Formats: sequence, structure tokens, C-alpha cells
Amino acid sequence: MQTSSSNQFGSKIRQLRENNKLLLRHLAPLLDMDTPHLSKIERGERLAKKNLIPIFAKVLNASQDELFTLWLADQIVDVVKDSNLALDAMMVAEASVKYQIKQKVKE
Amino acid sequence: MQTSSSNQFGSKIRQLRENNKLLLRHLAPLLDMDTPHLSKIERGERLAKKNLIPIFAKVLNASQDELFTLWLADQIVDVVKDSNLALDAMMVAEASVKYQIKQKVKE
DNA sequence: AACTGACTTGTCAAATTTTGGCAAATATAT
DNA sequence: ATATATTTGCCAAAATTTGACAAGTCAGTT
Repeated sequence: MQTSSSNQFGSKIRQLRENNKLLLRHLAPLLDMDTPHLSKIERGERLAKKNLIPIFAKVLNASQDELFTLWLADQIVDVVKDSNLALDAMMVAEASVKYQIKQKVKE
Repeated sequence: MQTSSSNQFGSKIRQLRENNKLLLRHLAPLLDMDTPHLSKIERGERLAKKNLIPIFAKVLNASQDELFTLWLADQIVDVVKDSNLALDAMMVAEASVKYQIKQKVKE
């Protein structure tokens, strides 16, 4: 991924961090990373590891589900970025996901 | 990715190949790969490289856009697989993509 | 102008993942 | 049993990602 085009997750983290009056150097250690790394995550230059999401949620008093949703959305956008078939692909994928959910319920 | 959960692309390729009465060993060389590799792509065990899509379309007399759409959709499904927030994330991503398209038109 | 504090950028090696090939195994017929 | 089609397992090379550190910029302060 290297750089995400969307970055709703990172923007949210930054917003939450600032609302909580935390500096990068305050938050970073709580996530067991250094300041530059967190900075990159907030700006979408690096992808946060999935297992960090609950920690982000906890230390920033945020909804884990919301953060995870944004984190996933960024990756979806990344997959389809600069493709004119993006919306078509998303509709196909959505149908596929819905089908899978339906199957799961059945069993 | 390693193994895709969806594999609409590979299934389509297999279907097209069989309709065209081609064997793996016929098609594989046209794509400059060996037979096991093509087999894996068809079963979604390997991801086809993006630049192969036009070649698939050409040699199988198929729509390049359709194949590309399925190829993208598989990857979207892969991103959200086994997440109960899949549909939420897809809606967020869709809004994001639509917004980006709107921005593009403006300029 | 130098200093300080917050954040960003660049670079890089280590870790991880992906890729595609080959040999061998398993079907699926004849 | 033989032959042909497909699949599986394994592996090394290639590519990507990861995260750390040093050095940089930028804004406000003295």
C-alpha cells in the first residue's frame, strides 16, 4: 500500500488525538511505536496494524467499530483507486458479501 | 492475499476457458506461465497480475472491463472478509469513491 | 538570530508476503 | 494399466511492508 489515497482512519486518529490534547510523543508510546511512525499512520503514509485498532480505541476513548470501519474503508478505496470501474467492482463485491452473509446465517 | 475467499475472477476464467475448449496447457503458454500457476489462478489460490487481464480478455474473447471488475471485486471481498463490519466499510468506501469522482469532474 | 518543542521526511535493514517454477500427486478418463 | 488433465506441495527469488533512527522543517519564544 505504501501510501493510502483515502486515509479516513488516520485523519480520525489525528482528530481524536487533538481532541484529547495529546501530542504524538504522548500517544506513540502507548501504541509501542515511535513518533515518526505514528505521524505517518495519521497521514496515511503507513498502514496501522489491525491489532492496534483496539488500543487506539481505548486510549482515545473512541468506538472500536468506527475505527475499524474507517480502517477497512481506506483499504477498499486503495484497491479500487484510480480505476473507472471502481463503483461497478464495489457493487459486485457487495453482492458477494451479502450472499456470503446469507449463507452463514443458514448454517 | 494467498487465497481469495471470493474468486469470481478465476471462476469466470475457468468458465471461459472451458467454453473455448481450451486446456490449461493450451492457455497457460499464452499467458506466459505454467499450467499449475494458471490452475491456481482459476481456483483463486493465486492472484492474477493486473497486466494479464487484457491478455485473458483477448485470448478468451471476453470483455476486459468485466474481467477487471471481477478481479477488483475479489480483492475488495478479500479485504473485508470475515469482518462483521464489511458492509459498513463498503458504504463508507463507496461514499469516499463517489466524492473523489465528483472532485475529479470539477477540475 | 538562536532556542525550543512538535511534527515530518528520508533512508535503510529486517521481516513478511508474494510470486512463479518444478516435481510429484491425484484425478479422469480410455 | 496408460495416458492425459489438473492439482498439490514445496521452495527460493523477488517484491513489498515494517518500523527504527537521524536529520529535517516549521512555528512560536526569548
